[in-house]
Amino acid sequence: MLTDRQKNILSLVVTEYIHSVIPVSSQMIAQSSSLGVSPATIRNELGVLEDKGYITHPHTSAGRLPTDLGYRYFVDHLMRRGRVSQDMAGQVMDSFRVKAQSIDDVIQNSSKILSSLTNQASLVFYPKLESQYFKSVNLVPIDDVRMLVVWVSASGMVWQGFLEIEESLEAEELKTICNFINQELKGVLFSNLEIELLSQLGSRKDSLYRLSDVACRIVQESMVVLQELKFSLEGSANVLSNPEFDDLNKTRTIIDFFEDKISLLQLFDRDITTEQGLKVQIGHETQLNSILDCSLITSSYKLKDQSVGFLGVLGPKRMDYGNIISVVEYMSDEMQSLLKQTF
Amino acid sequence: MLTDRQKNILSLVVTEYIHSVIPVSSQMIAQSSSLGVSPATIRNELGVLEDKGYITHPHTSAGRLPTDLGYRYFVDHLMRRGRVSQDMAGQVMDSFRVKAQSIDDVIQNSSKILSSLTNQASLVFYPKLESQYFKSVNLVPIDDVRMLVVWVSASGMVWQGFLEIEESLEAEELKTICNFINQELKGVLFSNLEIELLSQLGSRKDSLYRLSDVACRIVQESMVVLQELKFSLEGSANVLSNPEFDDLNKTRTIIDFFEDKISLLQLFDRDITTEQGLKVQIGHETQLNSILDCSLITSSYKLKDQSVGFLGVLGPKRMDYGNIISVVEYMSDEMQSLLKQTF
DNA sequence: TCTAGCACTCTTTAACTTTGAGTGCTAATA
DNA sequence: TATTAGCACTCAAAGTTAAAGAGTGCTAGA
Repeated sequence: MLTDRQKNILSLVVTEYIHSVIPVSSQMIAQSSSLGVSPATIRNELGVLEDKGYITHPHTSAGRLPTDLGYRYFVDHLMRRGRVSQDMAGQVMDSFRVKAQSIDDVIQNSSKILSSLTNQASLVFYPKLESQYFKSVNLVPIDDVRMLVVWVSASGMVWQGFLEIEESLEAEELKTICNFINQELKGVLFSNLEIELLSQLGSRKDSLYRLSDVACRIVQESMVVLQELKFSLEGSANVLSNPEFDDLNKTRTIIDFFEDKISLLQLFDRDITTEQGLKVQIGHETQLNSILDCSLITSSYKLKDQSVGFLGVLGPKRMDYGNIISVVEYMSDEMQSLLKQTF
Repeated sequence: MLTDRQKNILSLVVTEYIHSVIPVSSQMIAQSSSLGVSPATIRNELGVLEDKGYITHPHTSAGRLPTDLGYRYFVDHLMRRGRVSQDMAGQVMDSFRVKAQSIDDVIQNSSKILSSLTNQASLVFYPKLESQYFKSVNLVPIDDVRMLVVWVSASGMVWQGFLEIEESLEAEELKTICNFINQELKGVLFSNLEIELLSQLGSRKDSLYRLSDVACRIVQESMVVLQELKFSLEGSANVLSNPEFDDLNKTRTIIDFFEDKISLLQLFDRDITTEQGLKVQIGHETQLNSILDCSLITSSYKLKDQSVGFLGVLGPKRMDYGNIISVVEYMSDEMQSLLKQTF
């Protein structure tokens, strides 16, 4: 347990360090606090905080800075939430005013605005197909060997992919398949589409006999192609302008990280996708060594009361948690209502 | 005019500097050349080359390195073309073996392999719609307010975009419009599509009267959306691993450059798009201050004897021109034949 | 025309010194 | 018992100086 004074001092160490990037000295704290005690007393308290693992020293004659645990305590117990300013809200409004036709517009726009509001890198994931309900499909023949398959969900979102056409397949037959799927599978969860189709076909191996295989293949292959997680990354250069990346090696490590889609996906691949709402991961908590100096703030966004996607901000550990958390929550709300009114 | 010996020496300065990144001394040249003259003689020649602007000095007691003019002379007159190794050709084969369904697959694959073969950043532009011939269009209704418009070119490439549907429009009418465009405009250049449509409609304001406006709008708005230049950038981190970017400011400048789509487009926005075949731009020749230390090697690629797109490699001025030029040409050929056999 | 020789320039590297910010401990104080 | 003044001690950062060495440019002679 920490005393009130210790909490006060820890809070000051975190906020001062976030602000100045210089390890915070006992004198600094004595001056900028209203504790009314001398630097010597504060040094004693700092010693306690250090013993408990909340702060550390770069070297003997330097001030203190927070450890990951210190940041964590700050975020959980000490931090004050920021408020989204009129100005910020206005910027979001402006960027959303442009009429969005496709989900790409919404995602990319959100990602850009999120990175510009926070001055950090932003990641916005596309909605998951699995959690959507099937509304209709369209099989558009492109030429002799390819068709474009267009899936539409009940909430109005669209996924497309190219698929091969078997030689023997007539345009008429394609239409039959299309109609069949549209009639029989309406309202089914995309993640159940294949099973549902199989059971439907099992019960009636009549006129559709020849086509049932094709229908299955179309559903199956579509799901494989369309299920890969897509996201939009914006503002990765923002992260580099932070003083903790004044070192070339660190800069390169993080650039390589941003270029590597696989590690980016790892960020969101864990429990985060099952959780709802806001989550803060500090330093080592992301479990990725290449971004030990960074923190990640994420939130899920919903469509029709179902969590369908995620967005987040990646920046240095030394980030303004109070404000950025508010912005992430705000953006997730705004995206939700934009999706709601658009789709 | 340069004497043979001067050409020899210039060539050595360029290749040695490209190889070692250390300014080249007279002694170095005397040793690694078969000129059979002393360093002093070489110093005299170096003096001449410097007077003519081909090489320069960082400071009095340093060796020589090429100026932009020196690199230019080297590329134009001295360089020996590399040959694409068996191994490289094999890598390209392997990466193209995966069946490409859409143009995205081809472009992104090419971009990745180009950057990995050259160890530089690669840019591959999507084919230009304008230079393609119209084959068919499909209007796929998504919901009450949107449709997906799918354009197919004679060579089998596909462009798609979302468009609003006017309230009053019936699904039947949409089909009519679709059929009309498909029948009347087959074989027309996409860049002439609008004019051609207008002239067709002008001559027969009969049954289509109500729909002609809609048809025009569909063509018009589609072209606006689909004509924006798209490209794939890969391997930008490769450029940063070069020793000329050991400096944080330079690193940041180039990262900002890579994040800024507008300046990337500028690279290709000039005469390059009208020219055919290979082009090398060295240092200031790109006319972009943020990449003064870089060179750009580009080539167009064709489809049905028409130049439809571009690809290129961006790396430090100090790059292996002979080999990289070969790789760029090779890739442009391979892309052409892949496009040919796929579409 | 070439080259040996040498003075001169300038960067690079290392070693050393100085400065000052900040701590940790102790002993005195409230 | 909690606080604090005082002081020795530590360590990074910045500045200073010296030495080394790589190369050049020029001159005079072959």
